[in-house]
Amino acid sequence: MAINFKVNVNTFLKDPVSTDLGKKILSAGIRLIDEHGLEDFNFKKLSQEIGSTESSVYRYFENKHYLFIYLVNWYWEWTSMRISLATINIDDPKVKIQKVIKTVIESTMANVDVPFIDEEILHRIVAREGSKAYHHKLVDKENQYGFFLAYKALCKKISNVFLEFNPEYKYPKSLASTLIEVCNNNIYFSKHLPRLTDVEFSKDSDVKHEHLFEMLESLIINSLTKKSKNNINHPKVKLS
Amino acid sequence: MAINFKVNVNTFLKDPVSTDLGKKILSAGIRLIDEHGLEDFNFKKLSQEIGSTESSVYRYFENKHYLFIYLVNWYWEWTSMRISLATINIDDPKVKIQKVIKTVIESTMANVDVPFIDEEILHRIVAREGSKAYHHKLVDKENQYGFFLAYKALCKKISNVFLEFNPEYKYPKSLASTLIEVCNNNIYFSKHLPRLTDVEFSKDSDVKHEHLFEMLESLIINSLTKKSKNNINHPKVKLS
DNA sequence: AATTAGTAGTAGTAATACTATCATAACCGA
DNA sequence: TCGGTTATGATAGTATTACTACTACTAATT
Repeated sequence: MAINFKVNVNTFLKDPVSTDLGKKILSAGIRLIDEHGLEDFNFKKLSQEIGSTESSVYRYFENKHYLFIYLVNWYWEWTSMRISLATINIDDPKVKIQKVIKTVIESTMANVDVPFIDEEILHRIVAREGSKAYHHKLVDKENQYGFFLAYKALCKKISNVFLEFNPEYKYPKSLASTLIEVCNNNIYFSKHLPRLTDVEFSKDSDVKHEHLFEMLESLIINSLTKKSKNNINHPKVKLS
Repeated sequence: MAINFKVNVNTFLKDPVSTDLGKKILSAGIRLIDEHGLEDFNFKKLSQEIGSTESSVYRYFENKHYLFIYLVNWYWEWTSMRISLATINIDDPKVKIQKVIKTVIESTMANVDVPFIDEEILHRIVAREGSKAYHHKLVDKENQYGFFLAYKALCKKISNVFLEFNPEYKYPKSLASTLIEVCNNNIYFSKHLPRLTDVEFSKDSDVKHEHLFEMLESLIINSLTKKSKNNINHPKVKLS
């Protein structure tokens, strides 16, 4: 199955999916950002890698930040689609939540092939530096361009699943963004800053994310579950 | 009361607290990073702002990333100290957790004056782009230099408070880093990407963080609270 | 008064992040 | 087959950034 997202048109000058060079820019861009990190990646390296020129690359993306936004948007759209596929025909809200968590953790989609996007590498990039897409000074301007619509839609979709489990819950969107961010952080921490997490990084892909799933599931389900009488009777404290 | 942290000596070439110029670098650095954002901030702007030269600034910090690391470390140390002060002499573990949450949300410390650090601006910078301190390709090298020891110590301190509430809880460190990151994210989202959160940004400082506190409290306390029988009997599902 | 250690300032370089212009090859309908 | 458009490539140039090397000064020490 071939899929084609409509990534926000404001992110590119010329649709990279429409040409061979454009697809090369995407696939080599992913590889090089993974290899060098976003700060050390530039269009010179990219154009050399694909045997082209800087000016040709600039015809597709205004600068590397826009290319990065494009890729992160692609990831958000792709994750959103995978959640839809994973939760379709499932009725039990708890199972639905488990499927969502599993989808956010993993980076595979059965029967789908996008030859110019390596989803596993892209997921690693997003876990490492995806938050740079919006953690900067120009966020308000880029928000007006719609650069974060895909992220918002993804959060909306997840928060709706949460509300199916508990329609009374007051913070579904915060919990949705929390799920995504905490998931990515713990994947990253487990590999690079293990003292900031309890979930272990394992190369054995069968048990790789077992702890992470358990941790996220308890975080989400417990938050959504109404407190029992035992818990709400803790003493109330005046703060400050 | 004057305080003086020992920020990791590997972050600077010459201790900025030891001279007037160094203190100017810190205070103007905070102001300019807030104003321009980290990407658009540089040592030329900084040196002009304080009426000095680039080369003088370079004598204190190897580059702007190291200055940034210094400032974020300062924030972590400062938050750690505030947590200690806020939880001292408090026995009820739940109240302790509430104090921790409140401390992480806010950026004030009574009776303490560090004239060259504007803590409110620094907190805003950390909420906006603090995670850039470790979300990059050189994280492993910088981790060896001890750049993130203060963050790890902060997480350790918070996770110990969590364990007082529930010594059985399996993911205290993950929950601690989650608290910090989710707090900062929601402060930032409420102002810039409100669709990613349910907590509202308010200029009225009395109610400013009421929702955020409530959200974080429910997230933490519910995670730490052992599930009642009702909840653990949900059907178990085989995932993929 | 001479020596020296430490710090500020000047100048310069290499790399980055673009922009502009022109050439050329493919492709496309008339 | 012609003329026009599109896609890419080649070359050059600029402004800014991120430094580095060197010089000049100051202040304490002998």
